[in-house]
Amino acid sequence: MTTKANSHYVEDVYEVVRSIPKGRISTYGAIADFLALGSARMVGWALRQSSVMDGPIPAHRVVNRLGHLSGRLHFPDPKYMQRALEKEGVKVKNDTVVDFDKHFWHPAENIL
DNA sequence: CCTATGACGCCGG
DNA sequence: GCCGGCGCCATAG
Repeated sequence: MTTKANSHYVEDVYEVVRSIPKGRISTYGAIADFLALGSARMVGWALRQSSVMDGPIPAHRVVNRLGHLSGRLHFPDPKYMQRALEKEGVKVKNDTVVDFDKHFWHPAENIL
């Protein structure tokens, strides 16, 4: 493994993202804060790598703090993310999640 | 080795 | 309330 580095946290990110219940969404900041990464950028970076993976990573459930589909362009299709969310009951308008606060899910809830 | 950039977010003016 | 800058860690050039 040439890429040992600290890519370990990526594993945790995937775990958290996979823990997001269907119909719910989370944010980069919440995940970063929960994992104490210190930077929401790391979450985005990790998820970008996940796009390459064929694993069941529901990355479409992760949006920025504004509820905006900032990563929609990284999916196979620009509308893939919106479609996936609407398919799960999450309304999306103008590349933005409707009732963002309502569907928001915090990793800590998994413990609760 | 150093600089620039990124699926972000907070703080200050 | 809007605009600009800084931090944060990793990768690419």
